[in-house]
Order: sequence, then C-alpha cells, then structure tokens
Amino acid sequence: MERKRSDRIADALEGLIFDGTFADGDRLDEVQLAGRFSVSRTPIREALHRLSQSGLVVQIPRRGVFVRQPGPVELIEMFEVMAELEAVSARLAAARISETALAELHAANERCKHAVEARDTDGYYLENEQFHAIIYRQSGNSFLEQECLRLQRRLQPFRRVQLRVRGRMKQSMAEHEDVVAAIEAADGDRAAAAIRRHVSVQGEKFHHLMASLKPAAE
Amino acid sequence: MERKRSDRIADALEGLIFDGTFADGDRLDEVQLAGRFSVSRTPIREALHRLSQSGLVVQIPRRGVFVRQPGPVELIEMFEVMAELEAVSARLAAARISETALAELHAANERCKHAVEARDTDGYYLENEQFHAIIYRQSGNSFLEQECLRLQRRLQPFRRVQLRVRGRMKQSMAEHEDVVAAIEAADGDRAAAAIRRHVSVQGEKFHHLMASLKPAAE
DNA sequence: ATTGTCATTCTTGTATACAAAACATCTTGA
DNA sequence: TCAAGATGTTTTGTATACAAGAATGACAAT
Repeated sequence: MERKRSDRIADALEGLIFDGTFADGDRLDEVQLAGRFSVSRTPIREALHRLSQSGLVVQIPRRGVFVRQPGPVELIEMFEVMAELEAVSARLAAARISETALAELHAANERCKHAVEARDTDGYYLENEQFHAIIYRQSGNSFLEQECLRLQRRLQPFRRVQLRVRGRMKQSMAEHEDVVAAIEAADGDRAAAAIRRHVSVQGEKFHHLMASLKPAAE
Repeated sequence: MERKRSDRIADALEGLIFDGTFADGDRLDEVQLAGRFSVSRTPIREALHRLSQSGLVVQIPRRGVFVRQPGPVELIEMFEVMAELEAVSARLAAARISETALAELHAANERCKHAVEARDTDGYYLENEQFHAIIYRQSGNSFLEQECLRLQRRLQPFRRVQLRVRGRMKQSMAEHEDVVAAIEAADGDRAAAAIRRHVSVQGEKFHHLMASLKPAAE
C-alpha cells in the first residue's frame, strides 16, 4: 500500500520543523516548498493542511501558514495532559496486560537499560518510546493508544532534549522500574502514579525544559 | 476574519454525516459533492482531507474516502477516554476555579435545570455542553480544554441520542449537582469521580448506547 | 515630516486540465 | 462455460491557469 506524495511531504516538513530548519514563526511559502520538493503547489498545500490539523503549523486565511512551536506555557500544558493519558494507560494496562506483553515490557525495559549503560541517548530514546507504546497498547483501548501516540509524537523533540540532561537517563530508568513493578503487581493506582511522576514536568525537569527553550526564544 | 469555503464545506459535510444523510461505509464522491455545493473538486478535497484528519472519514489512497462511524467497541473506548479527560479537567478545576467562574457554573447548571423542567432535550443538550465547557476552561489548561472540546464534538451525536432515553435527563442533572458540589468544596478527587460517573458508559447507559447503534448496523 | 490613499505586486484560494491508477466490461481461447 | 487478458471507463492525484484578497511602496495632501 503505497502512500501518496503529499503524505511523504508532510512527514518531511515535520522533520524539517523538528530539527529546526524552520523555526517558530517562519512562514512556509508554498511556491518555495514546491520548488524544494519538485512538485506543484497542490501536494504542498495538502501537506500543510495536514500539519495544520496536527497543530504543528497555524494557517491564517489569505495570509499563509506559519510554524507554531508551543511556548513554555503550552508545553507544560501538553506534558500535563500527556502525563494523565499515560497514567490512564498504565492503570488500565496493570489490569489488562497479558503475560506475553508483560514479557515484552520487560524486554523493552532491558533494552533501555543497555542503552543507558552504553550512554546511547538516541538509542535510549527509541527504546523508551517502545516501552511506552507497549503500555499504551496494553491499555486495551485502541483509541487511547492512538491519542497517546499522537501526543508522544508531538512532544518527541522536547523529550529528546530532556534526555540530554546529565543523569536524566539513569533517573528515567529508575522510574521505569517502578512502573514495571507496579504493572506486574497489577496495582493500577501505583502504576498510574509512577508513570505520572515519570512523565510530568516538575522540579528540576521544569527548570531544564525552560532552559532548553531559551535559544528558540532569542 | 472570514473563513474559507472549504472550511464551511467541511462543517456542512460533518453535519450531513451526523444527521445520517451519509451513512457508515458510504463513499463520498468528489465530483458529486462538487456539484451539490456548486464548487470545483479542490475545496471538496480539502474539506474531505480535514474530515479524514478528525477521523470522521477514512481515506483509502486511489480508492476514495468513506464515511467511518465508530463501531460499538470504538465508541466505548472513546467514552472511556472522554471520561478520563473530563475527570482530569474536573480535578484541576476544583483546585483552580475562580469565584466568578463558579458562579457561571451554577448559572449554567440552573439553565440545564430549566431545560429539564421544560422537557427541552435540545436545549438541555446545549446547556449541558456549556456546563462541561466551563469545567474544561477552568482546568486552567488550554491544551486540555481544546482536547476535551474536540472529543466532545466528536461524541456529540451519540450523547444527544443518550439524552432521549427516558429519565436520562433527570439523572444527568442529579449527577451535575454532585459535580458542582465537589468543585465548590474544592474536592478534586470527588469532582473527578463524580464526572467520571457522569460521562462513562456503564450499566444501563451501555445497553441504551448499543441499542441506539442498531439501526446504523443494518 | 507624517499620514492617508491608491496602485502594483505577491500570495493564497479556486477552477480546470491532464496523468495515472483502479474498476468494469468485453473478447478470446481452451 | 469459464478464465484470463485486453481495453475502455471512471475516479483519484497532480499540475497549471485564473481570480481575489492582502502587503508593500509611492505619491499627494495637510
């Protein structure tokens, strides 16, 4: 099943925004992008439309589309919602997870551990993503799973930056252990609390997140 | 700020799907719709693209777009997530709500009560929507507010049907009272529990929801 | 000098034309 | 008769052409 060109362009644009090629507030010129991707304006417009739906970009009628990176306040808000969604996932997963999935969760956590030991930030990031995805899935609620994945994807670049903070990976791992233990014990409330602590931005994490935003604000 | 034509068309199509003009599984023909709205295919395609992003319609490459109403399982899942999001809103609102907003909440609840007394189902539906919207807003988290509104909108037609069940409006009102009392007492946990009970689909409500889906399944 | 107005130009929004892929139908061979 | 392939038709995806609204800049009037 081949995807269409505008979808691939949307993904590419997403990447260009995440990696900073297009900064907050930049206008995305249709003809310019059409040139860059060697297509006409039509697929570009469709791609921009998709990005606008996902909130990565804001479209002002008759004015154009502009990159819209969330500010500090919105970021905190998004992490707050993410923490709650993950907490729900974890609570449900604790009750509903299958034995084989529990084994997978352990395996994913082991892979995280190895990445930490290898000081492989990117590797850890990917394995961590997998770890969380397993929990979403084991909530047994596919709609919830989708919503979690959507937000996870949106917060991806910011989480990634967080991991670069000294000692954060090890702390993150310790939190994982709590989560796994709670789920294994089928203790929904504890699992929810553990993952909420893991995800939510508080104390030092808040400070670091703000610091990481500084360059973008200049 | 004038919206563009394709947005109005998307809204119109949304309505046509909600009111059953287009049933689940129907293919939405681009040229046919273009004729119906007296525009070219371009704005139709943009509108369909938007609907596809919001999940109301599924787009199969090179095959067309098809109406995709959620089935029983997905509906239950969506209500489960909605209940949790509202619970979070209520918990936060209980801690953060302002005095004036609390007064507004009371006022909205009064209007609900009047609608119940007048047996005005549609009126109740609208006021109820307002009531919940106030809670979302008073969570103090605009991102959460937006997410709640999005889901509320998506579940709108199904909630509406629920209200037509005999006695449901009165029960709904009673649940509102619990929620208001808990928020007024700044008891976040109680508010969350109350609104979770109010929104979640369980027991009789589950039965009625399934019954309301029967006609669509034929 | 500043401000308001007008015109030019640029960019988005829409229509139409074209290309390509999927579907249906018809033919042909065993 | 049935199957497989070719062909024609329909429909989506993309390109281009056109229309309309907004930004920019010049010029005039106070």
